[in-house]
Amino acid sequence: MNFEKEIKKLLLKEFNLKDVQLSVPPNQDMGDYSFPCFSLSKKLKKSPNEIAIEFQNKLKTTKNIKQIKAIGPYLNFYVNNSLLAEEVLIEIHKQKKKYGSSHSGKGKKALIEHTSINPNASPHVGRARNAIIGDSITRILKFEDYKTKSHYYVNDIGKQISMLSIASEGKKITFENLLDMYVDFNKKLKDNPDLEKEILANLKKLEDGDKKIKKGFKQIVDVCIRGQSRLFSELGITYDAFDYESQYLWNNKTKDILNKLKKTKKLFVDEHGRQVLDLKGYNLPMKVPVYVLTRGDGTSLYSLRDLAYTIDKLKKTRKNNFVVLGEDHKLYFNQMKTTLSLLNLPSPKMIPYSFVLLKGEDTIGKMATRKGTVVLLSDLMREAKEKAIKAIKEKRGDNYSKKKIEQLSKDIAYGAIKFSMLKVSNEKNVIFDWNSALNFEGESAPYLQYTHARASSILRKANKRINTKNISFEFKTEEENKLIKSLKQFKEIVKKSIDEQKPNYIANYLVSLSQEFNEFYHKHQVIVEDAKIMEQRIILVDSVRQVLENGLNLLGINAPCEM
RNA sequence: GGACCUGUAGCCUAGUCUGGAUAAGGCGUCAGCCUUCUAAGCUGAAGAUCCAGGGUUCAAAUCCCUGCAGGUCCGCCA
Repeated sequence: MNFEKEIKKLLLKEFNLKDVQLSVPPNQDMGDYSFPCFSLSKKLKKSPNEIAIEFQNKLKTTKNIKQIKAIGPYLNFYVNNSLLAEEVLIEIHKQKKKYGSSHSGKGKKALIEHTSINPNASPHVGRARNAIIGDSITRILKFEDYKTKSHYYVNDIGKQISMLSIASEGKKITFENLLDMYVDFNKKLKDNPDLEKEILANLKKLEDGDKKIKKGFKQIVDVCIRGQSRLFSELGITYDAFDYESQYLWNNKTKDILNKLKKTKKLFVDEHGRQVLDLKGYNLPMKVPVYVLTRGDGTSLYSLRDLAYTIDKLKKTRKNNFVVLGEDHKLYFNQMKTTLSLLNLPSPKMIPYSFVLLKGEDTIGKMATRKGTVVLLSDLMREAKEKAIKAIKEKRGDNYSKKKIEQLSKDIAYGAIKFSMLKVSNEKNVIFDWNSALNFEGESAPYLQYTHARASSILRKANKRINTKNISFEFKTEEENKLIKSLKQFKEIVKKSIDEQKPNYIANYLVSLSQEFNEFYHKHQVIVEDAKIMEQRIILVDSVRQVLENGLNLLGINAPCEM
């Protein structure tokens, strides 16, 4: 049932208003919805307080709206709590793992590209933000019933690979030692500009089909992709497809695109011999509004290959096509969007996020693989897991088996890492700090997981089947009714979160739901003599547990039943 | 120089789209609560010129303008 609609109808009917905006009072004992009377003040030539009282006296309560009360200039409405409780709790009980889905993607396809880390080294924490946000959005899309495919674009032919192929000559290549090689080589490059020529020459050879170079590149990329996949799959992040950029070197798609762009009459060859698209008049904030597509020697640039790739992605899924990119790509993405529009094509939707910054001695800056100023994801994962194991042993002694500790420590550690990134909005910089990344208390994944485990524990102890037929939905306490109202909100939070591609809405919601549950837990006993009260509290606890599980899953975080 | 994002207690954040009632959490600090369903928890206290200045409005953290500070971009990189 829709209380808001009913209240609006009530107001519109009685007072002949065009439209009313309802708001929610700051706390529960002031009601569930309110109508601020300020706007009518001029028209009726009365004070808003007078209007509120007048309305209060005229309006009649209904089955759904139990009380209507003027509080100062506001007219406040109280809904029928037991009807609300019955509706919400039974819905959760029926839908279980699907509760919260609006099924808005039913019958639709979606495609999301995320992570797409350069295969040149073990990834740092900043890169992980992309993967974690992307994976969460993938999960939400699937939850909303979009037939979703996640793609990882492998930049396997860039300058960085060329650099590594030179740097690694005669050396053993492992996922772990690539970073050092890359950093060293970048230092050398600074002192020796001739190396730059060698790098480009290699790329030219590759594009001309040189087999030896091709093999060398592939070796490095394979090692990287294997290492990265292992790492991300350990985190519970997987991909439906790995798309290799190199395929756009040797197929004719890039040439086709250049031909098509020629027809727009905006393609020209500049003084360096590059093929460039003129983007004047599209309001792009650049000194020279162009999109450079090839090098002077005719080899393709990332921009051209990416264009071909994006068009391929659009062929698969024209709408609901997303790509998670760092904020540094914003302008670049607009260039591509404009170019696509010249070809009469739509653009994917960019999901931008800001960088994870690292505090230096007296500086603050983004992590740079090139400079080696990074915190590696693998190091963070290891530290977090060690901390989790220590905490489990401290708190639970020797109660858990080795196998269980292994699984639980991963759930907690990786959950904490993911949550620390998902709870802040995408566009906010995160300043990396070991303490808050490894935080297991307060607004953290372990807090939510603990709340879930606690609810699960009550249900285990109560050991009762839920039979919705006999339950009374007349909840007496403030804490219970507050929880029910929060449970009802979950669906709209999920919807908002996917509409705006912001997982942090869900993260923040779960924190406040957990806080409310823990308040309830400390104030009221669930397992009690009174069978009627116990039964209704059990379905409530089970509902909270279910919503926590569903919400955590959408963030890619496991919800253990015991911890 | 141009463009985008961010600025809220000592620290980290929510709220800003869609203006509304005492600005909401967490960390840290201080004081309490485990013989009762898991203390990774709960209760209480202290702590805020919502970056600054103008404007719009009955009403501004929220909308508009002007500054300031931090991040990002404007490449024969990806």
